[in-house]
Amino acid sequence: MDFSRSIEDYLKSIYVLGETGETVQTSELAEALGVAPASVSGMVRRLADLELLEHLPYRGFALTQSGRRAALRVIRRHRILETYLVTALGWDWDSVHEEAEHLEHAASERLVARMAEALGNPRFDPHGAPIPSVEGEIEEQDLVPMSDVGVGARGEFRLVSDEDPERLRYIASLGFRVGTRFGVLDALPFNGPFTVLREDGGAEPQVIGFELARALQCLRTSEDVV
Amino acid sequence: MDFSRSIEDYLKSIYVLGETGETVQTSELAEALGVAPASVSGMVRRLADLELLEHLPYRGFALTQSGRRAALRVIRRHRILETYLVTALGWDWDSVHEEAEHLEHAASERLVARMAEALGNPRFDPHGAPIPSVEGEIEEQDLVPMSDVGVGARGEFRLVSDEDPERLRYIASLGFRVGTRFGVLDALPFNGPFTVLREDGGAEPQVIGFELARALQCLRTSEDVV
DNA sequence: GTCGTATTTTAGGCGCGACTAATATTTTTT
DNA sequence: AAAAAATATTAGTCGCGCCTAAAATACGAC
Repeated sequence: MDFSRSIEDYLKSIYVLGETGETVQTSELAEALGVAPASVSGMVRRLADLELLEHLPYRGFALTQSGRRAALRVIRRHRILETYLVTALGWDWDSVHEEAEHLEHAASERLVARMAEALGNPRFDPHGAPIPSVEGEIEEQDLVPMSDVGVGARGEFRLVSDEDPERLRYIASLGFRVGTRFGVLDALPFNGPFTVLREDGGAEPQVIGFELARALQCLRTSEDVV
Repeated sequence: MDFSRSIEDYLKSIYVLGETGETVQTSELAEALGVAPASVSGMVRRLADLELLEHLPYRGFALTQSGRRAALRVIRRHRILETYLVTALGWDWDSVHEEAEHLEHAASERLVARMAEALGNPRFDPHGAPIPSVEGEIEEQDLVPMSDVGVGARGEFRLVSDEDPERLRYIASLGFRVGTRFGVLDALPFNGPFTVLREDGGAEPQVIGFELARALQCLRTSEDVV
């Protein structure tokens, strides 16, 4: 029930990659983990032996129930640690990922439980990602990229990947945080930028590039023209 | 400047063992770390290559200046983490050692600095051990075991090893904590038990076995008969 | 369907950090 | 001072988790 740091990293990555799409490919996992594809093949074999995933050679692999549970435990630790760092220690949301990446392998379930309790058992981490329950349940959110909200519609920014500190700093500098509501005023063609208006008080319209808009996961709150 | 988990554990143990006595012996380090003596020989060679210690084959070894600095950084992390767990998260003093043992290798200097700041830069951990400064300075305390305080003298309990949770629980159950003052009323011969009287309010005299009294490091505050 | 390319797996190797067994050195006993 | 015992080191092995190079398989173009 207690796995090495490497195994935990593999499980976590496989889980995340597995969310979109049926099976995970050797090369995409290698890319995500920054290791050679051959290394992934080796580890996948070991994880299959541990019955943490099922592997169809040359076709991809997917976590078993037990692998998924293990992955969610790591993800729970990671997200609670991030939340704790931000909420209890005043860390900025852009720098907690790397620290949590290390701590998640060292922090006991007990410590994490204590931190969660101190935080009032939060359901989302600072980047809006849902925190799996101790029982391994994770809330699914029905989100769309800001780029898909549609001109004239309104939305609420709810989630962004925690992995790019620079991007997180930029988002914060725009005045966006998890929960920020906005309306989409305009979108230029050929993947051009969006013009949006935040609804949190006297803000000017803002321009957000296509790439960034695609990274901002949002709740589509209405069709109404703003 | 960044060492493996194993190396950090070795450095820490060598530092602690080196405090009493000139050089450290292979077998005592093996015992402390729970590994075979041959493993220690191997690692000592590597640490000597890294110039973290000096080794006189068959005669023992001692940390270099650079080894000592590295060891103190690990010890600082450990002790601040322990203090944080107790003070900020309400952990009991008997259970923090093991958790800190893991976290000390994962927590960044930055996190530890932030925790220390949140705690008001404490000078001692929950077991009374001095916390090395960022610069690698550590306070030396002039302590004696309770067994050496002497009948009729008074003392203040200041330090105990964090390693035995059971012992720590027992000490706490006796009403002793770091800073508790007491007088020694009696000592029975042939390493017999001590009778002591706590001075923190209406306490009855208490009996403390020789082994335990030897583990409780105290400040000798006066010669006065109580 | 065959060929070329992309992807995946296997083979073989390496450093770390542990182990056991064998050897070397020091210390203690007599 | 020699023998015995204790302690330390070296030699050789192993698993983990990575690597590169080579072989196997799958897929897309024609």
